[in-house]
Amino acid sequence: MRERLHARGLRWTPQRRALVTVLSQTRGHVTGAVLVERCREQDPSTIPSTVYRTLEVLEELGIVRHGHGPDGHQQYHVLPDAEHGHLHCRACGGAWEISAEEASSIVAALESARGFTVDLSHVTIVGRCRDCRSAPRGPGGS
Amino acid sequence: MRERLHARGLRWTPQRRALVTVLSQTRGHVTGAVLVERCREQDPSTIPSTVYRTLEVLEELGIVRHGHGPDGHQQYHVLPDAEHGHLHCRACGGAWEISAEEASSIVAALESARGFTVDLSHVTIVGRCRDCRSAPRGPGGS
DNA sequence: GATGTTGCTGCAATGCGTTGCAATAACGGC
DNA sequence: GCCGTTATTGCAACGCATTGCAGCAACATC
Repeated sequence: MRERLHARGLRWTPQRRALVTVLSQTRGHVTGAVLVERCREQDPSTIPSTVYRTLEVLEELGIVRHGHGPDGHQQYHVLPDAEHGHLHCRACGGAWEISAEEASSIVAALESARGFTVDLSHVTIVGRCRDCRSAPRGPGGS
Repeated sequence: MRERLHARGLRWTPQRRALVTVLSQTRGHVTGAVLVERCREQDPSTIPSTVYRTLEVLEELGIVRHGHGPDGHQQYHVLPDAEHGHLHCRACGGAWEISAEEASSIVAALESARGFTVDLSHVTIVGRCRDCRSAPRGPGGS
């Protein structure tokens, strides 16, 4: 980790170490706010902007990926999970992952028709799941 | 418009009239902040929360739809445009629409495999367009 | 036109995330 | 171990969006 930073002329600081530690203990998806809070548990003097800036750096290194939840808030996940998209039910709040194969249909379509390369990790699709589809009317979406 | 509200027991107020007017002069996509600003041009005393709450109401009536841009900020568009998804290039900032046909592949896939109904209007896909794909490295995305 | 009901508005506070800037401290080199 | 360079940090302010609540005003009724 430290080497990866140095290789790019970047620095290994206590604040970055803290965030990397937090991330290593994290599974699945986390919002930016939660990461800030967890860092603060380790070091109460943690500053939000530092965390967000570090996340940016880590994303450039390919350590984390981010997208946006149904409410538009940041959602991070740590690699090397397989790359995947996100599916959210507006009604029950349920969340699922969309595998690369499952998404291959559009990804390939956009690729060949437009030459557009999709960042699957950043994709969030919102709608209604099987169980909520027939339900009267769920809580409004964000 | 007024009738649609009354039919649901809702009220037709000056503030709502202002927003509807602004929306009627709007084409394509607008962020929430821009709508607030345009309302303020009409009536400087406009309050943001009122605008956002009205947008919520209008969305329930099916007058507008919202999604989130690559940065997670609100993006509204007025119906009755055909329903469509959104495509953004992380590097050049370019934006395109994804037609229902173009998206039919996943929409249908998620529908049949999971019984999940996609809200296409809310979908935003981020990546790199043909022109930027080969480019060195664009401005980072949020 | 006056009155009651209750949906809306204004406002203030809060939350998430970003940005500019000066001070700080990693790092490489001696 | 000291020094200079410059990537990072801390901080404060800002922007977008949401929420709770008390007072206001649209609307239906009489």
